[in-house]
Amino acid sequence: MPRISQQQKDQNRAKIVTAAGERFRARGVDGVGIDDLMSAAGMTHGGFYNHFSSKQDLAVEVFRQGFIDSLNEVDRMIGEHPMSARDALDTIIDSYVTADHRDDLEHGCASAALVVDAARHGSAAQAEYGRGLHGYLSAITDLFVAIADKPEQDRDREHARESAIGVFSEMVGALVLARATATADPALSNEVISSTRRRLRRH
Amino acid sequence: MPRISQQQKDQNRAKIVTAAGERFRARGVDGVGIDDLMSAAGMTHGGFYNHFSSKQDLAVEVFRQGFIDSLNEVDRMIGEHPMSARDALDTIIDSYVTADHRDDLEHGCASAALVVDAARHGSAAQAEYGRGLHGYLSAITDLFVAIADKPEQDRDREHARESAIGVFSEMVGALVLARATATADPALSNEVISSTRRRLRRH
DNA sequence: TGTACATCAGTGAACGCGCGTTCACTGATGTAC
DNA sequence: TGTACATCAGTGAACGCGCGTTCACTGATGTAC
Repeated sequence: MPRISQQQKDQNRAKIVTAAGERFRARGVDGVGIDDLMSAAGMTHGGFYNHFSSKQDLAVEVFRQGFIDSLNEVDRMIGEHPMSARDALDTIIDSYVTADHRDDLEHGCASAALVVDAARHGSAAQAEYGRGLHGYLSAITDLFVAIADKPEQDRDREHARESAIGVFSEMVGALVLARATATADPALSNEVISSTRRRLRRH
Repeated sequence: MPRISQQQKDQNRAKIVTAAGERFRARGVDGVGIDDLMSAAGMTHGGFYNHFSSKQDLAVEVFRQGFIDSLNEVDRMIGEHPMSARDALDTIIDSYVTADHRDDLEHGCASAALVVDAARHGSAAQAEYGRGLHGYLSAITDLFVAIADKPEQDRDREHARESAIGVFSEMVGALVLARATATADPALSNEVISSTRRRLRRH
């Protein structure tokens, strides 16, 4: 059947990245074969190299896209329903630290799902991960700044940054711990989720 | 040369588990071959199956041993230098949330280094991980109970448990995030470490 | 606008390598007498 | 205590499978005239 139109090709590439994003999150970059990815995207494996020079190359693209998507979604969520910074932060916490997010590896936070893969797939992937994390922390810091009373003080900016790092670390940590125990000890896993959400909501 | 004495055999098995513990932490269970492990333990790969029925079987052993070792080390540390619960908790935080711990994957916390591998290597490994996490959280909860003023109240016990989960999640989260960015963005990585230690020490 | 040709995205077979696992073999250890 | 034999831990070659990558081929698209 091929050749295909340029637009078709772009769509196919996007389908590969999407499929890879979901599967890499769930089973790790090394846990998914090119064959899996390509058939999930509706093609056979040979065409992969028309889009990417290597699997690592795809991984880098997945890392970049994953963080962009997450940040956009948060912006959209907050943009649709204008709310105070305090409410925005609570909304993030309430949607992040949940059993649903724990169980939906494929569509979850890239920072949590790919945290180990970042270190193991080359410096380009790590650079994307760093950029993504930086974006998350900046966004959360802005919320803490807006929540603070005297947002113009350097001291408060520093403090907001520290709060952002703390809250995000706790969210990510709780999520990965809950995931690691989800099937073997669901009670413990649920406790980690509910306890952490309660605690983070308190400040 | 073989056959070897029973004691020799036990030592060899222990060497394999130790080597596997270090390498699995650094590169993941799937990132290390039997050949690597066995030569690290001073043998050739063929003998592996005299000790374990499969690689997964070894992984389960590594998970169990990893948590036991960590808990023993904390007990030893606290036992050697008797101190208040408050000081014990601070000591744990100060040794856990450091650049040294971040950079020493091989000998670091099993819960953090193996958090993703747990979910991907069978239910027996997950069960060990769950047991290990449970042990950690119990130990930290006990410290918070001892720190609280009225330790016998159920309310305080609950609160201590919540604090333990929160603090441990934050420690693990900060460590994995710092590791993921260590080479690509060392400034960010260091900030995550130092900011988190400061924040956790404040309560 | 129509025709002739070059391009190139997708196909599916094939390659090569790594890795988990198996196996025949060796020779020191452990055991039976 | 000594001798004869069975055991079995480690060796290294081999197997088989999966997976990343390559390649000759196809035929629809894009382009030149």
